[in-house]
Amino acid sequence: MKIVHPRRIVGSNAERTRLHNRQVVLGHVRERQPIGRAEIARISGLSTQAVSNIIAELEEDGFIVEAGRQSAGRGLPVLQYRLNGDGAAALGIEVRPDAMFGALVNLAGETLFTTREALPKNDPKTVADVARRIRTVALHGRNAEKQDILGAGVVMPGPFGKVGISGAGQTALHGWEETDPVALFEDALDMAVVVENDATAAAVAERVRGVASGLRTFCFIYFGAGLGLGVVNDGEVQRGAFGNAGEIGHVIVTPGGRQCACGNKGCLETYASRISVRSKLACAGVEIDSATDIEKLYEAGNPHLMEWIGEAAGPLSQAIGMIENLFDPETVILGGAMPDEVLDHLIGALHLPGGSVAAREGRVSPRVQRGACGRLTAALGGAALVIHDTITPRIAAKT
Amino acid sequence: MKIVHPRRIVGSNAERTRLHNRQVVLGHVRERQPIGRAEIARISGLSTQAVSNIIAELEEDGFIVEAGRQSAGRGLPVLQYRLNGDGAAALGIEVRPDAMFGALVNLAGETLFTTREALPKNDPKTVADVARRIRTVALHGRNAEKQDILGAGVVMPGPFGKVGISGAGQTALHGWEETDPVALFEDALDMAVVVENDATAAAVAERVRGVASGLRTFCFIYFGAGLGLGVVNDGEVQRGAFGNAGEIGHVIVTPGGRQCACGNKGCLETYASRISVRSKLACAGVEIDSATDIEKLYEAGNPHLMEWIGEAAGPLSQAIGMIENLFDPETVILGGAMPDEVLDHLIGALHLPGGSVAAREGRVSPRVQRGACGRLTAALGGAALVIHDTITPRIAAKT
DNA sequence: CTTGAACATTCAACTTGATTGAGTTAATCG
DNA sequence: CGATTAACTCAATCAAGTTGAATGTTCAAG
Repeated sequence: MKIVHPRRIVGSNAERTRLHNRQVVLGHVRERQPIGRAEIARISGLSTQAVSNIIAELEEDGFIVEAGRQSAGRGLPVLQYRLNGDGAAALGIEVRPDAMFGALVNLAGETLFTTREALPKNDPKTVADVARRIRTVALHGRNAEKQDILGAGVVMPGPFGKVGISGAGQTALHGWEETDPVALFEDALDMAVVVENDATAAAVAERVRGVASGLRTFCFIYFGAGLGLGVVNDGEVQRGAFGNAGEIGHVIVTPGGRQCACGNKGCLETYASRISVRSKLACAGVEIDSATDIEKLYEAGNPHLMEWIGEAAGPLSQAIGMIENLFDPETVILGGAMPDEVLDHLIGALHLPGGSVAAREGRVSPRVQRGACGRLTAALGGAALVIHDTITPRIAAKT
Repeated sequence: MKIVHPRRIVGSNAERTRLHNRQVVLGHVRERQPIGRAEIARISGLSTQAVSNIIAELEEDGFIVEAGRQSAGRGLPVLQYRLNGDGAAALGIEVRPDAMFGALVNLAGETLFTTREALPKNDPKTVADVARRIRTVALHGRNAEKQDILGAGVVMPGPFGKVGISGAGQTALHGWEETDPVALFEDALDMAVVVENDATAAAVAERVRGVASGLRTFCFIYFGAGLGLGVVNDGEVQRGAFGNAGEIGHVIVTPGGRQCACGNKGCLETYASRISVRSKLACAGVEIDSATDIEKLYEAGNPHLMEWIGEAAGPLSQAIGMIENLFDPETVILGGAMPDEVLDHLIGALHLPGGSVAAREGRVSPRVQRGACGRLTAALGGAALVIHDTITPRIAAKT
């Protein structure tokens, strides 16, 4: 499977400028809605007239709607606008080795529909077929004329390409070595497609709708099959040179520690991940299959699970300290396929290092918090990626 | 000391578009020189005419010069252009607790001049005075009319702001809590100023002139007073939310390991940094003061220094594995205030983890390499930052 | 109650800069 | 040597942002 994000540096022209400005205006509406033309003009540096033209265009396209007049002191009361949730939607698809999830999310970040389809095999053809089915089901009953589906965000487990840790086995998809997933899904779904790993998608989901709403720089630790890190830096998703950034699960936290499937010892994943819970409980004779199983065990106060939390907290604290020192984020979010209660307990059990650039005076966001998007984050995140892309301006780069 | 990089998302217009396109063209000239209009048009997506106009403008401003005709197959031979090294220059200033360094670098990345000034005190006023002196000396004899100084890049030791590890003492500057360094230096130097930490500046220096020349995503481990990490992601410098990203020295590599001045135990800095060499040698009764001292000891085959290398290699390997997994860079560069021979030896002693996304097939850059800019990297890097800024297009963001 | 300052919005003329299409020039190929 | 190919220029066109005057609305002072 090869995913390439080669950004060619391209020039701009009037048309691209307009596209950029459209996204700027839309972004400001999203962030400070309801809001009027004049204020957008002030914060965007555009003239009122330009904003006015763009507003008219956005309204015509159904992306925004009027939100009444608001008199603030003297002068003509502001004619405000807000996002039109129903104006457009994006499809999110998550591919796991044994199942696929679909989600439809509207411009406002509201979830309109979710679904789950079992995956008998996970070769490209089967996955494409199921993706097509998800598309059909998710868009059923929508007016096809309206053309209001912005695209699809497909979430697949990394790492991409042939790398040192791909042999892990259970998390990987087979038969994808030579497939370009973007082309595959664009063909199957007949719409624009972005492909991203689960952690990144989850991070973006939190930005579009969850606890990272107003933040431009933050990190998301994602409990998937392994453990991933999604990084948003200055509003920009961070992928690395080959699309494999954020493989935090295989960062070594205790040299010479527990043996990991990747061949190294002391990987974070052997302490804090679903793999590690599973093996911890397996030792105690308890088999688990899903996050729901974990939830039940937690509610029952299972001592082995509690012990796992205790053992995971140390390495995780250390990893969070590392993240803070390396990325200097506004906050670190924990989420993914792990029950909220367990995440909360885990966060409570952390003892974050004092010696960190994050131990600063006057923080506004907490150093660590739980994500708000729940367990379906990844599929929602796929859709959120698309929403995010239509709202975040980018001129300099082109695929 | 407060450094803020709050990027307001702003709109674009014809003028800003032109600025962007200018930088795009200049960037392509730099990267593929000598090069003709038509090819720039192809790779930039601009029309030949637009490129032509911009080329004319750049030539008039002295940024580029003709580089002869090159006949390639049929058709009119290409009229090529290349960067005019002498067309413009940037001032780089590095502030260390006890001294300041100055460097003048031209557009082509060539070093025109370097200087060192002792720093009796390091309060803002003294530093500003010395900066002014450096400016005078560095620009002495230049035609002031020409206005070809693009600005200054000032490199200061991080972390910025009041954070958990600022108390380290010896590396910090005093009396800067309430100072805005950008304003201070802009006032003192009477030109545009960017402020950055040493590791980031060094990374950019390698991109403008050294081993990271063609790379868009890489990391630079910088041996300064402590240990810093400079990250360039997709051509963009990474600062974090508060300008303190890259504090790799205080990442914990061995929980419960050596006591660090920051209060934590097992920080990377206690194994691999000048602080750690110094304390290693101090235990053996050898006092060192500069990188030159280390160089002499290395040439003499000092056993304690060799032992230090052996002890540093492990934690450093682990940290590099971590960097690879988190940032997925094209390469990791080692450099800073450490003799080349020692860095080479250290790199040779590394045993990089196999389980890393960087252990990929078909690599082009080595996983780890030594920087090419030598020990003055930081001051050069300051200037490089300015050069980099004039060449790298950015519309979406504004300070 | 009137007047004017403050502010949002619109209209129409203007400006900037990119694109387009028709030449012009200079190589190579047959 | 003529046909072809490619780089480059010129002049007209076009898209989109800016500017400044005009038009509403509201609040506050006289």
